Amino acid sequence: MKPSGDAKSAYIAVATRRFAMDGFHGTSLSHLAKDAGVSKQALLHFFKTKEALYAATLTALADRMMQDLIACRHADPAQWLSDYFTTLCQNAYADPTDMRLVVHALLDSDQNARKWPLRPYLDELIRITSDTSGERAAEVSAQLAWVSEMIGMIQYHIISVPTVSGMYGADTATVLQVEMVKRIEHAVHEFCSN
Amino acid sequence: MKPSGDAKSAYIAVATRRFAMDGFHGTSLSHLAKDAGVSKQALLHFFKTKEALYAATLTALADRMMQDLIACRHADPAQWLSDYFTTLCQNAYADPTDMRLVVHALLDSDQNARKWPLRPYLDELIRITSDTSGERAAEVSAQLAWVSEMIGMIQYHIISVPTVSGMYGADTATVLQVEMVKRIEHAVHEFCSN
DNA sequence: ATGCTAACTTACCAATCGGTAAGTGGTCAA
DNA sequence: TTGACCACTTACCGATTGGTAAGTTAGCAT
Repeated sequence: MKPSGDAKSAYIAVATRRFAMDGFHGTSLSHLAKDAGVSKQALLHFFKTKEALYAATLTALADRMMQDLIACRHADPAQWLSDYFTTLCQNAYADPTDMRLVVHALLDSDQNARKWPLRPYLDELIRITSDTSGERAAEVSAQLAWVSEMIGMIQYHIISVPTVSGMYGADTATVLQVEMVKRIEHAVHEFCSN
Repeated sequence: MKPSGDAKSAYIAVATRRFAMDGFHGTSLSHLAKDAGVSKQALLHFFKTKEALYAATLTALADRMMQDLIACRHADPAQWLSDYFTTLCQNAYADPTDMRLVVHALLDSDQNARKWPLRPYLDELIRITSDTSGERAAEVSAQLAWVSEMIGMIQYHIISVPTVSGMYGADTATVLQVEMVKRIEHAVHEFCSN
């Protein structure tokens, strides 16, 4: 028999893709079950409700993002941030799933209320960011503003790719992508050098 | 009898609010009908399908955004852009509905395919933007990148307000809001002054 | 061998979904 | 007065939704 955690995380992986594509309301348990190749009660065996599965999906997402952030650890916080946002940007283009899921979660924030699984990730990003500022203790909101601006730039651009591609063609979308990567790296560099 | 267009646009207004809040899949015709105080067949009388109503909602949104852009018209394109983004930002905070609807539309872009009602609005923004660059004919994608970055900043920040407020409290969210307005105005000013 | 549990399955459920069919009541031109 | 039309209603439809109940099957400790 398969080890217990295996199937469960496989279901979360399937759910992640679907929820990221179609959102919570656009995804049904039957579709998820069909994707996973099991009956929908297999899902309900591990996750009592659709909401619980969604919550587990978001928790897994938060873990993944935190892990990716830690993986870029560097003694110099500026270098750390630079590395992280660069790789985040690349990963996001290679697979937009996670970024889409975050944006969907933001739009649904009234529903999945009071969990905020991404908060530790944000806190860590803010901590690293304040380390770049030297000893002056800037307000948290200033760091938060910059962090929010950076991940917002990446996430928003990722979710707009299909639309831009549809409006102006795939060629323009590709050129835009290159342009955005430059802008993101420029923003990181500019922030870290003052 | 009520003038024909009146009820129709009232329904669009109701649909705009709902679709902006809960997205296409999260909104049902029954809910819309209850909000509007009529039976759901009243909606289907004007809009043959739910998708048609959604499309009408997006078209109305596009008209509104274009109108707001034109309302800020100014001989100096830099001033025009500055005025526009400032008022857009203020309006978005006062009522996040339209910004949320745009983001939902971006995430749904596979569904409402091949319509792109916001394209004229984007084209106009790009045109104004290239006017600020003087005679040098920069590539469209460079202007598009900047425009996308600006409206992305505003829209992303708007949809993240509930989450930030839930994570860090309403006070922090308010401070962040002030910070973001400053950043947006700074970005406009910096762009226009080179 | 036996009993326990984990990981499923089939069968079923009320509620709700988007949408159709067939009117109803009021307005207005002829 | 009539008849067409418009805005809208009640009644209904099959399909799908999230979820429950009751097995079934396999592995594993005793």
